[in-house]
Amino acid sequence: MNTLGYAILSVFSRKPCSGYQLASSLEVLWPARHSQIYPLLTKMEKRGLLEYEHIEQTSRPNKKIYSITDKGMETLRSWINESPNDRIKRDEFLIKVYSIWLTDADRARELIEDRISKLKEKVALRETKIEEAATEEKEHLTISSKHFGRYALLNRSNFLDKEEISWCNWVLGLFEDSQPTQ
Amino acid sequence: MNTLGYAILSVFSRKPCSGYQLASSLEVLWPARHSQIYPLLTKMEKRGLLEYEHIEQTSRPNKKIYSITDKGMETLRSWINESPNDRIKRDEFLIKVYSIWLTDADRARELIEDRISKLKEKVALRETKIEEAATEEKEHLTISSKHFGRYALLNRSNFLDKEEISWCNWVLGLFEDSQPTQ
DNA sequence: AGCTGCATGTAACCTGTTACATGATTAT
DNA sequence: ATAATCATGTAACAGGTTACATGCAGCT
Repeated sequence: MNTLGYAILSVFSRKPCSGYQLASSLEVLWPARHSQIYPLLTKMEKRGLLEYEHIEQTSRPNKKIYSITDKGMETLRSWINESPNDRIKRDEFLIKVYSIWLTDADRARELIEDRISKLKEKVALRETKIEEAATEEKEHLTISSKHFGRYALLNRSNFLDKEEISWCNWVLGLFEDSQPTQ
Repeated sequence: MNTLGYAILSVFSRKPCSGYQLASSLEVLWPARHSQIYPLLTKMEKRGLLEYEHIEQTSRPNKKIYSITDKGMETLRSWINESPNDRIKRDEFLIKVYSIWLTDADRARELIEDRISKLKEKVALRETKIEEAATEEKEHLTISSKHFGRYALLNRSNFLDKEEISWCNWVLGLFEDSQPTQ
């Protein structure tokens, strides 16, 4: 099985839901399009890692509610105990920073400032989610809580995005050093 | 053209080199295997973005030294001025953190501590590279220098990896809070 | 009237990884 | 001896994106 499969198991280990809802839970974990998710769900169900219940709806399209099986749970548990593969990062922004010497100072500043504003947006969105999590369930702070992982990861993203904002400002500072203020 | 193509152009805009050397320069920018690089170099050469010189060697295999053409340079310049696409991050570690509630406290601590040691290794390696860059060319600090981008990116990676270490320690702190010391 | 959310699926395509292929030199 | 470095290429496969396909409910 591929990593997406384990990400799916880890979502269903917390609660059963539809493929559609699954997709949004996966966003922070291992982003995937529905065209990748649905065929994999079928495959995993056939392998006995998942099972589903058909829900007929009138006001909305029918759906399948998937839940994890004992076999799926075992598979997930043993995977967690293996050491994780290296992370994959691909960011066009880095290539543009690398090539920043080819542009003028204005474009350089714009590139960094746009990055800062995008990061600030993301941080603000997560900040509200973190607050919600902190008020809704107060026992999220213990490792054995289902909610601990999501809480930790939301914080991680904000730690890192805030730090990238710091780096952006550090770069802007270097610009000013190279280009004495007119 | 795809993003790898622009990453390639951005390396060749700094200096001509072989496909083999290119691969190592790409690692920090947009990692790719040689099996992806060589066919793309051929394609880009045919499109007039690159040109190469055949170098015959006796002690080593023959090689092609690629350099960027004027057309390649123009293509790169206009691409830099477009706003970058969203970053892609995929990290198995995150899925394991998300599922940490399924394991015992020892495994949880191990997962985080292993992450810390891997990050520390990476940071240490980059630290020497940053020092080298800082001593070798002192004018790297200006935006218009070819070396500015690499210097900025090396620092960025260390800013972020150090911050992730901080987050790891923050998580370890939460573990102690949930599990009163035996 | 048109957009967003819910809901699932397939097909074509592009991107990226692993494996196959070869071979000399230099360092451990 | 054996591994690493230099050096280039192809083939098969797995992973991921974009586009095609359908359709109702509720909001603006």
